[in-house]
Amino acid sequence: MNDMRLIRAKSGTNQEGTSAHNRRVMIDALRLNGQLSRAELARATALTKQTVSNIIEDLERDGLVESLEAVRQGRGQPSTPYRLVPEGAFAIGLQIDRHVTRTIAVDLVGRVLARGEANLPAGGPATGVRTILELIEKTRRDLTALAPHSEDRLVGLGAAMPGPFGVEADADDPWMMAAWQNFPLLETLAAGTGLDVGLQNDAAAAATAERMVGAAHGVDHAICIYFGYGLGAGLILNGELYRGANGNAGEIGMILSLPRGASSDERMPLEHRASIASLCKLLDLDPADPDLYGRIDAAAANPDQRLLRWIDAAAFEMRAAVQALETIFDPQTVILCGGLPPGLARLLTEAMMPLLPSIADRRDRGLPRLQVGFTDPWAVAIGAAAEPISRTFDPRFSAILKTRASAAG
Amino acid sequence: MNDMRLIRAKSGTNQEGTSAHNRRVMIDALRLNGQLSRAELARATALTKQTVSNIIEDLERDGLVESLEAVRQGRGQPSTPYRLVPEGAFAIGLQIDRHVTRTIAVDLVGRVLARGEANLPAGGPATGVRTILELIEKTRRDLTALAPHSEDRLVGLGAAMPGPFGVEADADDPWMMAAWQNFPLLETLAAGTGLDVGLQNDAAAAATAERMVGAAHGVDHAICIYFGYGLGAGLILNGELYRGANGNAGEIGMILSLPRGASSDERMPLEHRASIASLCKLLDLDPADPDLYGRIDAAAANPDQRLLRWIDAAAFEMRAAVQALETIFDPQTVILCGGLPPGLARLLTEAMMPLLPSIADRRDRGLPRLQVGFTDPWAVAIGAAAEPISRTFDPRFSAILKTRASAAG
DNA sequence: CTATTAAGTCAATTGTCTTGACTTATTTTT
DNA sequence: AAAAATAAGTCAAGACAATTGACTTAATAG
Repeated sequence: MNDMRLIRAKSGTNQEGTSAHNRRVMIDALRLNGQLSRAELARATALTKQTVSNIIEDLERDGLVESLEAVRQGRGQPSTPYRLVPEGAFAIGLQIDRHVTRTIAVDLVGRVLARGEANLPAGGPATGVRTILELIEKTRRDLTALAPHSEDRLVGLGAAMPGPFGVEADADDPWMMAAWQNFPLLETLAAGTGLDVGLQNDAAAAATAERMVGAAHGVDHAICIYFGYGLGAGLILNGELYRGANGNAGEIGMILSLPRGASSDERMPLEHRASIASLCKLLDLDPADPDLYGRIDAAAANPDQRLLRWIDAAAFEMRAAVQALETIFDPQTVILCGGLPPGLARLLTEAMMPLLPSIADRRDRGLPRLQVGFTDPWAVAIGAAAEPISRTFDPRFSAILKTRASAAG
Repeated sequence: MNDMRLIRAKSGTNQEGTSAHNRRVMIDALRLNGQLSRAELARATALTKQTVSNIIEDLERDGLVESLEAVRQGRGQPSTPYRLVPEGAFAIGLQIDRHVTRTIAVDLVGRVLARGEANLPAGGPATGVRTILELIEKTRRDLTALAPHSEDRLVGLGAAMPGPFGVEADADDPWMMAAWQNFPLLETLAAGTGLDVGLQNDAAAAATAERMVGAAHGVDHAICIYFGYGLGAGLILNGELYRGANGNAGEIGMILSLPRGASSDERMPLEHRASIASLCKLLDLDPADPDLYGRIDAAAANPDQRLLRWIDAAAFEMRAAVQALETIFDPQTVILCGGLPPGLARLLTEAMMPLLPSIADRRDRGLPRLQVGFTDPWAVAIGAAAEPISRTFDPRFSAILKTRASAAG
């Protein structure tokens, strides 16, 4: 019982882990391919037909997959394709931003079924938590109205807010939401909702959304640059979101870089030029304006000199950032996404062309070096909602391993 | 058989995968802790005592672990600790560098048992492969002299050479070893040695060495900056080396960055200032000089103005690189390693202090933000040799999964 | 000397995937 | 029109690996 000295080790696994993994693999294969027959699943997963049959039977009984009409495809018995049942699972996503909070309900295939939005009072968590819990309640009621048994199939609540987490916060830094950083958010939400709660930063959430239903669908190595109020990156490595040692991986907005024309001692955080926040500052827009998105959209539709200068400065550094990320990660693609209007995203990416030369210049490329993903203020909330789905159903190493009972080592 | 359309999926697993993983976990636990009893192993891995007993019995029969004398540690039956048998497995490492090739033989615990070195003729692979195969042969004979049954326990050959791989090579670029890039190295080595061959770039190999027997031992999130003839980084993420989509992750020397004092349009690859190659250029040293290491060591012992200027310039950009890597990866530590003499490594790291502020400034840090690892021209060869050991014995996701039979989808 | 604690074993059990023969349904060949 | 070939999918027995709970062994504490 009482091991005084620290024992370090990874945990082992057992048949339960095997079975759980194979179920997840099956669901993943159906998600990626839309529909597959048992025989196709067996070939795709390297499992035997019999094993696939058993697992599919289980999943069907659990209401996660359903059969479609048999299809004749040549010689041999016609195959019966299976697909995911959208109503097989639901999750709630919560975005906490500086001035606003949003909720989303999604189903197993990532479709959005309900949304909610509210302004966040300036008081920080003390008053904000009440608003948030009410908004979640409302979204659950809306979801239940659409899908009566959704409450029984709710797999969790995913929260997303700007990072970084756990870092010495400068209380006056508007980039950090200092008050929220020191608040026991996970515990409060878990107690207030009765759900399993996960937390990611907003860039990670955006990447989760891209992976489930966006440009990174089925891509195992992708960097999602999240261009929002701040700047971040969601790292999809080996098909999983990478979180780093403290959940702060990808906070690229805090990289100290040199503005165009500055001298080499004047390094400043990248997001001071490349972010919606910097744009607001330049265009004298109020970040708390509920129609900020619309105003930026309008400005992008008919860009003035100030905006063009901002784009030039941001693109200059973003071009370097993309080159650096490609060089560091060797991804299949880089995706620009976030809460910026599509028009602005287009202007920005156009200004970033041509991209700087990098190891991403390969003859065998399958995907473009840079593409635009979700440009939608709801992207983070969608990704937040996708996180519990991913956590519950995606194949991942940690899902195979036994969990340590309690104390031990 | 003939699935025309592409089916994408991860593969499933079975009891074999379970068993393989648990064996690896056991070996990993012993490697990390030195020695553990069966009961301790059970607690550490979350497996049952009985399972641990069965696996340990297997491993003992296979000659991978051995028992030590029982120790009394209070009330209860004394426990019998087990440890890895160094002679349980061996591997050969091969470093191919621009002017020299090196071989290393290591055992299961990473001890170096034999070394070989040879100049690489200028002719590229056409003539170089013969030299290399002979050197490997010699090293295997040396190893057999020390450990008679080593040939039966050779788990593979690990090769390391400068990257990037598979990129459009500029034949004249001295940074790339263009001729070697287009040579079927893996196949040739496999055919010439009869061993399983793996390939990594030199920075990855250095990181593998740090992880098995160096500063990253037991650390799951570490960035190893490899300061060699070129500049690279080995990325240890979630306890595994990350390779990227094409095996080129971590080639940070190719990041375009701004030299101190340059104007913002003059971006140049980072390794043009921060690498042994750049130092050679500045100090008029011949990179092919067999005693390059000694000459640099001497220069660092008594630095002149030119060297100090080089250090200042390199440290200026390395400081930014460390800040950027910390911000991107959120690692537990950054390790500076490579084929540079310790004296130079000390000068360089001192010049990098104080580090730039980053999200790595946390109260709960367990490891220093920056530390110095191997500073040894043999580090890459050691890491190359460690790779087959790691591939064979370390717990990893891919080791659990079934391998696809052949074609399928 | 007895009770307690902990390490480790034994033998039966359970859960999961695998195997090989078999059934079903369709197309191709004769 | 019948037979052969092909492929999907099922059945029932088997193999494998971890688990369970009782048991043995060996030490210390009181």
